[in-house]
Parts: sequence; C-alpha cells; structure tokens
Amino acid sequence: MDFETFITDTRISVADLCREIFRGNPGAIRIKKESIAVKNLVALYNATLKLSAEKGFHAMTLRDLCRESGLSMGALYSYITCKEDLLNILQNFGLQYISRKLMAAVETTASPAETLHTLIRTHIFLSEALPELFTFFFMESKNLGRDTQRVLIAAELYTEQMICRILEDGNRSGKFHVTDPLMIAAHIKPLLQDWYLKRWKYSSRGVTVDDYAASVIAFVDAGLKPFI
Amino acid sequence: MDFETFITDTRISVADLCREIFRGNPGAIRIKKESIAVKNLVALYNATLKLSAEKGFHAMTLRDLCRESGLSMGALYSYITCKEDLLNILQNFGLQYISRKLMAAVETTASPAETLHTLIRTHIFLSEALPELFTFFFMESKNLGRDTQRVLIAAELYTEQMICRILEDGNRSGKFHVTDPLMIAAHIKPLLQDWYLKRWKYSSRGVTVDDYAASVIAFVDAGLKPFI
DNA sequence: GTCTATAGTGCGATAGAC
DNA sequence: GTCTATCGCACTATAGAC
Repeated sequence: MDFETFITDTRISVADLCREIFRGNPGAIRIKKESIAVKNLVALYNATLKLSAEKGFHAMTLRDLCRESGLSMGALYSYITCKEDLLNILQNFGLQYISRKLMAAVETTASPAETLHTLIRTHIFLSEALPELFTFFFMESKNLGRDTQRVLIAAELYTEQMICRILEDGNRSGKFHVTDPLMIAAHIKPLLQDWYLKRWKYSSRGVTVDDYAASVIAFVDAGLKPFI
Repeated sequence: MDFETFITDTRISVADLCREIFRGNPGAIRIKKESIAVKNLVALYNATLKLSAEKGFHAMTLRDLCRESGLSMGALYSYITCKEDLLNILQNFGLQYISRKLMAAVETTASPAETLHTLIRTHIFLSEALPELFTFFFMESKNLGRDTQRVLIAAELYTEQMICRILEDGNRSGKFHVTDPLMIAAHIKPLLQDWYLKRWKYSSRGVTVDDYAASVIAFVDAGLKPFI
C-alpha cells in the first residue's frame, strides 16, 4: 500500500477532524451553522499548530492567532472560552482521532514480518497525513494536562508493546532472532518519529513518504534476520 | 570504554561549562569573584534547564527562575541584562562546549566499524553527561536565534555526514553492504537522540547508558553486515 | 456571527536601600 | 553583591455596538 491509496481509503484530513470537533462540542461552540464553524475551526487549527511549531504554544499570543487565522478576538471567543481550550480540544479530539485511525488501519493480521511492516508503514503514513498534530504532541507534551501526558506515554508504550509482541511471535516461529525484543521495539519507535520531526531534512532531499517507509522497513528487517 | 571512564577522562560537567561562561563574559557579568559567580551560574543553569524542560523557556517567568535558583530578581540581573541573555549564553557557550568535546573525543581513527562504534558511543555518552542541555537544544530550537538554528542544523548534518563517510569507507573495503549510506546515517541519528529524549523510559527499565550504547551499536551493525 | 474598545492581571526590567 | 518595591507594558478575556 502506498500513501495515496492510504489517504483515499481512510479519508483522514484536517476538515474531517474539525467536523468531529464541532459535532462533539454541543454548547461549547456558540456558532450554529456547521459549514461556517468547520471552516473557522480549520483556520484556527492550522493557525494554532503553525504558530505553536514556530514559537511554542505558550509564546503564541491570541493576537498572533487572530492575525494568522483571519478571525477577530471576538470571533475567536465564540469558539473557545479561554486559551487553554485550544489545548484541551487538540488533546481530546486530536489524540482520540489519531489513536482510532491507527487501530483501524492495523487490524489485518498476517505473518509477523508483514504485520510489522504494516504497523511501521501505517504509523508513518498517519504522521504524514497530520504532521503538524504529531509534532505538536511531541514538542508540546510538557504543556499538556497530566491526563493527556499519561495518555501520550501510554500511546508510546502501547505501540512499543505491539512491536515487541510481533518480534516475540517471530522469534517463536523462527523467523526472527531477537535477543531483547523490548529494546529493539524501543529502537524502532524513534525511526517512526523522525519522519515528522525532521521533515525539513527529508523534503530537501526529495525523499517521499513511501521511500522513507520502505527504507525504515528494510533497515529494521536487516536487524531481525537470523544469522546464517 | 564505558561511561565512567569517559567522564573521568574528559572532565565534562556543568561547573566546568559555567566556569567557561564566567571567563568568557568579561564585563557582561557584574560579579567579580569567580567562586560566587560560578556557584550562582550553576544554580541559574540548572533552574533554567529544569523549568524550560517542564514548561518551555518562554513560559518560564523570571520569578519562577528566582524561586528555583534561590536568587532574587536583583541578583539575577547582575548576571544577565535581559531574559534573552539566558538563551544567548546557552547558545553560544553550550553549543560550542558540546561541539568541541565531541570533536576531541572522536579523533582516533581505526577500522570503519570501530570508528562508527566510537562515534555512536561518544555521542550517547556526551548527551548523558549534559542531558538537560541536549534536550534544551532539541525542544527549544524554535526559540533560538536564526544563527543558532543554522548551527544546530549544521551540527545534525555534520554528524550525519561523518556517519555517511564511515559507511562509504566500509562499503569500499567490503566490510559493509549499504545501498544508501546517507539514508542509513539518517536512521542512526534518532537512535542517538532517543537516549536523552526518552530518559523516563530507559531509567524506569533500569537500562544504563552503557547498555543503551551497546544495544544501538548491535542494532546498527546488524543492518550493515553483508548478506551471506 | 463578527467586530472594536477596554478592563484587569502578571510580566520583564529598574531604582535605590542595605 | 543582594535585596525589596515599583514602573510601564503586553497579554487574556469581556462588554457592547453593529
């Protein structure tokens, strides 16, 4: 599967996420018309993540945000009740959205090697679909609430556990020869994260997301093959 | 070489760095006595990096900093002229300190494999000696000046280039079989960074820095060996 | 539903006593 | 060399016109 078909199949997009935010916030958002609300939420989402990436969430002022998103202070405050709401919405809806899509995409089970490849590819494709959101969670995790921090840590460990179990399966069936599966799983995670943390590097080198996923898979595979 | 002998040999420490900051700032720091100045600089260094890690540099107030470091606002302002100075000092002295120590430690040349191992180990050991500083540069890079950002990118690419050249050497002498050396070099870098970015994980698992370095080296080696 | 004008708060930075 | 007290400013959040 390549990235283009992944996006066509899953329909992951910022507008999709913002629609979920609007529908999941009855009352909190004072705007009634969905088309207007979603359009402005997309603008707010893009502006918040762009400015947070540039200077950090706390350093971003709401005046910055209004300039970038095209809304006025008054309009902004019909979508949120305070600045922290921006954090909370991204935490609650963004994190849930990502988790749900990841689970859905890795349902198929096959050989350990294939399952591992699917997991790696899906994770990289997901972060390519919403790169600013992944970077936001990584870089701003210290500013998020205790609960969200716990969820993020749990998510990190959960993926790691999934990888670890696949490696153990492969060991049992003789396909892999991994002495410390948990440590190898720990080594695979940063390879997934590097794709969204160092976009500048890969885009400047003309590396596509499909290239990158293939390269990570090949690199990991080399470390798992039994010595002959 | 293990971490303990590395530290004994290189004498890398926060106090050492702060002494360099004091001696390299004639005039800017209004305190004359070195012993007092270095003691307070160490307190400021620790407080700044701790609070930056917890809430980000910009979200840290100077009142926070005074509480954490034990200095008063007045005392603080005899070491800096403004809040940005804290950034500038860490940029100019911290980055230079790290670069210099890394260069010094990787001078010895041997077989490609050994050179690669030394580079990996040294980088991980250095980040273990000054973990808060490495994390600071990674997490706060967006808040740093344009020049420093350029230096950081250059440093990332420089290490990568070093690794890439070693891989090419290994290819030529038939020790390695790497089809895309630059991409493999790009995959090795995040493995070095993971040690200081996810300290919580490794310390909770009882993984020592020597364990971690050995594991990364083994993982990388597996990917480089010619297929038999 | 969106705007401008403004109230109230907490910040960085300084002055001057000790 | 270090302290407390205070100034001016930029921020978040709100009120009320359109």
